[in-house]
Amino acid sequence: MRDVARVVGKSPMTVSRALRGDTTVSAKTRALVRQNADEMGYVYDSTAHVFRTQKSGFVAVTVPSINNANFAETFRGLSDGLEGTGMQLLLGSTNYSVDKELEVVRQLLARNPEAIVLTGGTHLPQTRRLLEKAQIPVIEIWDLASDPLGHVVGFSNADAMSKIVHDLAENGRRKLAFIGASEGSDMRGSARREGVIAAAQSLGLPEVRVIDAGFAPVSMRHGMRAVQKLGQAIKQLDALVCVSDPVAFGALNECRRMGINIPQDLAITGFGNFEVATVSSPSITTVNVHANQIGRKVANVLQDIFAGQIDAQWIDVGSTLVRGETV
Amino acid sequence: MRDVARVVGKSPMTVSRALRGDTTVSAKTRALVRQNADEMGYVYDSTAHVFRTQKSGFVAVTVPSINNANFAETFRGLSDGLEGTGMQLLLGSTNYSVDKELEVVRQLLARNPEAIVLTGGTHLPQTRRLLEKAQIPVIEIWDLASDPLGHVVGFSNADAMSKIVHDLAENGRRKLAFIGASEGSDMRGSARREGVIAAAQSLGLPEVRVIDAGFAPVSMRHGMRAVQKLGQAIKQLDALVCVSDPVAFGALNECRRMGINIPQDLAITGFGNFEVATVSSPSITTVNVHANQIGRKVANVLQDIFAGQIDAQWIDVGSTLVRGETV
DNA sequence: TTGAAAGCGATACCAA
DNA sequence: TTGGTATCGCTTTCAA
Repeated sequence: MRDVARVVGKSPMTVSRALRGDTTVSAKTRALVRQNADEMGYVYDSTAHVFRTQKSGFVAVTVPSINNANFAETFRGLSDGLEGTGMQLLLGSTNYSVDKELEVVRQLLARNPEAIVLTGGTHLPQTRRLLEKAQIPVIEIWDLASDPLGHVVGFSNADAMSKIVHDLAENGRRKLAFIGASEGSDMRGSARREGVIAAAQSLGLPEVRVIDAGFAPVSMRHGMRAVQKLGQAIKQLDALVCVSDPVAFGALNECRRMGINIPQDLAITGFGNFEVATVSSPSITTVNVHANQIGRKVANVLQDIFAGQIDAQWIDVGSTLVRGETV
Repeated sequence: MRDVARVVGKSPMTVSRALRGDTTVSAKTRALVRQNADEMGYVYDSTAHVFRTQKSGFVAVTVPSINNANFAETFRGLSDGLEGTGMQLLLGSTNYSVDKELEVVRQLLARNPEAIVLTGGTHLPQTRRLLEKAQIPVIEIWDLASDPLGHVVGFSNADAMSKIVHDLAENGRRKLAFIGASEGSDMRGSARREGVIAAAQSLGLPEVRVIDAGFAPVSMRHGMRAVQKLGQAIKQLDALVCVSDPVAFGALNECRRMGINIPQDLAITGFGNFEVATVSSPSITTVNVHANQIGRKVANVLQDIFAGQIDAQWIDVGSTLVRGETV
């Protein structure tokens, strides 16, 4: 700033103000400063800013995996929604593990974020303690946390699954199997499984068969293998309810290889409204959980928080059934 | 620190050293300082540390889009490879735009990263200037930059495409069309297009027809639409060479809807060895560009750099043809 | 509309 | 083994 000030013939203070767009600096001076700063390749040192103002400008975010189109979409919505606020996102990946989450949260908190966004509502007690001690706003997203640490933006997995099961039942499917990740390796997946079981029960359907597709993250290959594992037993089923669209797609293709006609012989459903569900032929019946919108809403909540709004928000973005050709 | 120093009757300097475990401070003093700091509820200010030492512990990373399995995989490899080094990744998304890249790079540099990793080797002159001025190691990845700013870890798009075209030619395919993003909207895509054209030329194949699938990022839907756009003209082609697997998958499904037999009537190839290429039925011929390994190698290069190794590294991770059922 | 001074909390460097 | 001093780059505050 001193260098820029020297070149434009003003004080560093004026440069500081000009760069922040302070209107008490004349428009002419502001333009001059901006231009010279650019030309000189001046880079604003936000560390010094953080140091001086005691505000880090960071929002910490944890996701189970960035290699998942849904979480990536939420992150993008959040990122877009925060554009222009000067907030920067600090991303940490938990690999679907609460232990890894603890480690990641600790790392993120060390950077003094002004808020933290956690994907998922299940945490170790130690993690909860850390978060409480940090004294910063916490937003839990995706799942509607039962015992929230602060704000919540998400949807009900059980609700979403209930929509799927009802659609299946209306189409005369009774004998369902659920394909998801191993018990305990993915809390969201478990919520979906329970949702399916509950919905089937309330509709008076036979007991849902649960098929373990392996540890999270589960994807296309896992859907494929789950069907292979089922083998001929698949003939006794009316529908495969899958924990996600990639899993459903893998299952679908394996069924096709086995000569099973979809949906005549068997219905298949997914979750998450991934691109593959639409493009696949037949297209896959799924649920849109509005991943991008979750991110956007979180950005709004954060803006409210930074604007001084303090009472905890609880936002259900809902879910929408997307009918495809697999039911 | 001053307060702690006063209480233990030492200087702030000694407290600083004691807290860092500096052995030049007597063990007795260290213990005393630690205990008093704890009791007084002293919290170390890492921002001040970063400010003073000018070491942020950050490595900045730009990607065109995080919603892309390949880049996400590279990011994961990098993240895993850096675990335990205390380095934290700062992610910025450029949306495939060099203008957005400039903005993102500026934002990232403002956090004083100790190194910066850029996906892609094409930048605005202003961005290059900014990077040079920053005086930190630069690693350009994915593309083998022709005029590198520092280190390079990637593969040759032209090489990879040449493998595809040779495979097609060996299977008697002569009339090729390339489906990719609009000119100028994706540098990697352009390199692939040029690679296809060059390879076809060197093999004496007829001129490659170029089909514009729209602005980057292009995905499944774009492949679908590109085929729709082609309409009956597709009957005069031997092969669709797609810029990525998702595009190829979209094209494949649209062909199926049109009653075109793959690969009997038409070959289709992808790029990137996405999961969908393997799971799709028929599986798609593609190229593995070792996305995760790129991330791993970058982590190694960074570790070398932080260990004092300074000469620029240039690493070609190569690419591997993956034969599927679509050729 | 602009500027001067002080200081955020830590540490590098030099001296004792 | 310990301490004094001078910053790092920015912004708050007060003054002109």
